[in-house]
Amino acid sequence: MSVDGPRTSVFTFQSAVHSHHVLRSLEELREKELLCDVTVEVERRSFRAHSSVLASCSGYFYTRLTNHSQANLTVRLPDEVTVEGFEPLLQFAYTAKLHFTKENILEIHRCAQFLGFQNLDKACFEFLVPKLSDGGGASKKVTSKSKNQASHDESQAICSPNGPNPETDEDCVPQDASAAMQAASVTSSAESPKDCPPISNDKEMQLDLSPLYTRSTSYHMDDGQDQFCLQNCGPQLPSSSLAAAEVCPFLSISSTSDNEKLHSSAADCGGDILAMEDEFQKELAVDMHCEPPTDKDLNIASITKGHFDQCEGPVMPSTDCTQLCPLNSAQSSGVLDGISGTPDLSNIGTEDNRVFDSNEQTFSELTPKDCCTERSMEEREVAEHLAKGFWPDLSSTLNEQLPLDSIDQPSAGNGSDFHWLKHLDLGAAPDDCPFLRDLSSNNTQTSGRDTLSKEDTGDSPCMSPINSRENSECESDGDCTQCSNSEQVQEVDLPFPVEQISSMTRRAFLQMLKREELTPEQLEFVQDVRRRSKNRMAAQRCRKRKLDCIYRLEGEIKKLRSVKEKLLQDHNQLKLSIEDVRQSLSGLCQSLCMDASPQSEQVQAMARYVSSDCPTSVLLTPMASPSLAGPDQDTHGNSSLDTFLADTYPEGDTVALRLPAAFLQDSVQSTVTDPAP
DNA sequence: CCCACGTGTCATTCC
DNA sequence: CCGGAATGACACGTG
Repeated sequence: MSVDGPRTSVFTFQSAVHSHHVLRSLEELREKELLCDVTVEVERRSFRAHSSVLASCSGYFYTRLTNHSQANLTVRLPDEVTVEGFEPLLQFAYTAKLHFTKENILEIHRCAQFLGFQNLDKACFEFLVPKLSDGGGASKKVTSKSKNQASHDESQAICSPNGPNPETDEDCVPQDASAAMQAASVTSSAESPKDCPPISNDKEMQLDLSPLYTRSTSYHMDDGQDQFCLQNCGPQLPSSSLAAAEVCPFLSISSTSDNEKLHSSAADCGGDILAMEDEFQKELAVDMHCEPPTDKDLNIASITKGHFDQCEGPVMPSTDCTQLCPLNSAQSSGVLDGISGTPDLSNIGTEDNRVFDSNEQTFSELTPKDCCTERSMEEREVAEHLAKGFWPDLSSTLNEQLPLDSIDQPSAGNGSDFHWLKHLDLGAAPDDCPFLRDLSSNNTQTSGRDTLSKEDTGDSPCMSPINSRENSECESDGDCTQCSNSEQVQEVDLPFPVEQISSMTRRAFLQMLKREELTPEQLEFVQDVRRRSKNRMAAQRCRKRKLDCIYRLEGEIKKLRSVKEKLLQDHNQLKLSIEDVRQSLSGLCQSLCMDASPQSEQVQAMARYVSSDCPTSVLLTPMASPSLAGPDQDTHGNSSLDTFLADTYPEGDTVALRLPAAFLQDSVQSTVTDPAP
């Protein structure tokens, strides 16, 4: 980009799937032993792998492999590393998924520490080892530290040669082997007794650190679906700036017994998110390249990617949920993209896909007993950790800002977590989006009166303040309906938030009317507001349906056009074939005419017919035209076609002519009527 | 000024 | 019969 030239806008497209794809491809290559340049020997077993992958994941391998330039290096691991511990780690290196059982978790932990495996310790072992081993001396020391502190340390982490630093940035050089050894030595003293009480059957659990490990901007599922959520509210989130649960609704729907706790965090950062929206939109709208990153860039990056504040440009949502959930801001879109990927959450939290196995499942349907009744406490905790582990700071914020009313209302909890969704355009078709469904009704029930001023988006809580004319016009148009509405609200002085009116169920609405003993003016106003609001949303749905219908019909038209195209092509093809046949037949007849006596009127007639446009034809062979081979011909002494054919093509020759049927009739007639020359 | 488009509202119909 | 949803028609603001 020229400095002197006119300022040009630089946009950044960041693939949400690229990193995951690369990792998956590497795994495939490893499975096929393609491009593998290193053999790792563990306990007499050999594992083929890519040195770059190993080096990038493990400080031990980094040191061992970067110091050698020879191809096809063989690395023999010391006895401290076992196959039991190494194999899952190797798998993790290529898949970001760690498969473990309570039996092998300690071994994996030990090997991971020895090898200086990054991205696992804090996110995984600190919690899992003590949980699964019931001893966990090693981790106790660390976990005794407050989560906030730990998080702070992580966020302050710098490249240090002194030890494994799982959360270090990519620019950092992995710790050296001595550090790995040091880590291993620490671990050895920390090994937990294996006689821990059984917590469950040998269920294998899976920790998926894809978003963390690959540092992609997007968590990518195996089925190709993108998820934004995990990095939006991933473990890297600084606790001070953002409460993860606010961005990630899944925390709020945790199917654990801590469900209520999680709600508390929802209130923490809504303001942050919403306040940043404008900036974010501006950022995405145009302009601003990313070099060097501004504070704002970093700020945004911290929202979207956690505190790894590498400037990679504004993160564009990579998936398209907008059809289902039309949004008004790119950020919302991104967030919602994350929501769209919910099915994968089930992978994270538990093997039991019941937690969230369908987009169709609404949050309100999720209750702790839905999914956790058959688990031991430890299992549940582990599952929770796997789900919450991506947001380690969350727990520290729990119970701190939980509004009492949100606890008191069991159903309200679901809604209270989603007031950030108010910035989405729900109007288009709330029913189309499983995540928005049912939100409107719950949402405003929990929003207190104090939220009225801030979140007054008109009488419909589902209306986007961006799209809502009622809101957007208020600033410029004093006569707008919203303003008069607001004035009316002030006039009638309702004892409850006006946005509740439309979101309530009818029963609740009537009960409220009963309870509040409104004046006739208030009553009229409230009913009017409710009616208009409902109708507004209905109109929006109706229009959305119309549009959908139009799109569908357009698609069908396209399809039919292509079918028509194909039929036309076939038609032309057939036409050409017919022409070919006609020409060949014509040539054949001409040759017949040459050979036959010029008196043969049948042949001439045949030639006439061949050259004419007669679509009908019959098969005629010298031996198979009994109608022509009657005694009449012989009686008249005429050279009938049959005789002609028989003469022209002696026995043995196979001649099959496709001649016009009319020709045959004509030929017979002429044979009968015409006098012999 | 005109026009297309988006949106809110009203009236009506349907379920 | 009532309420809610759906929808056509209209009005209005905006670019």
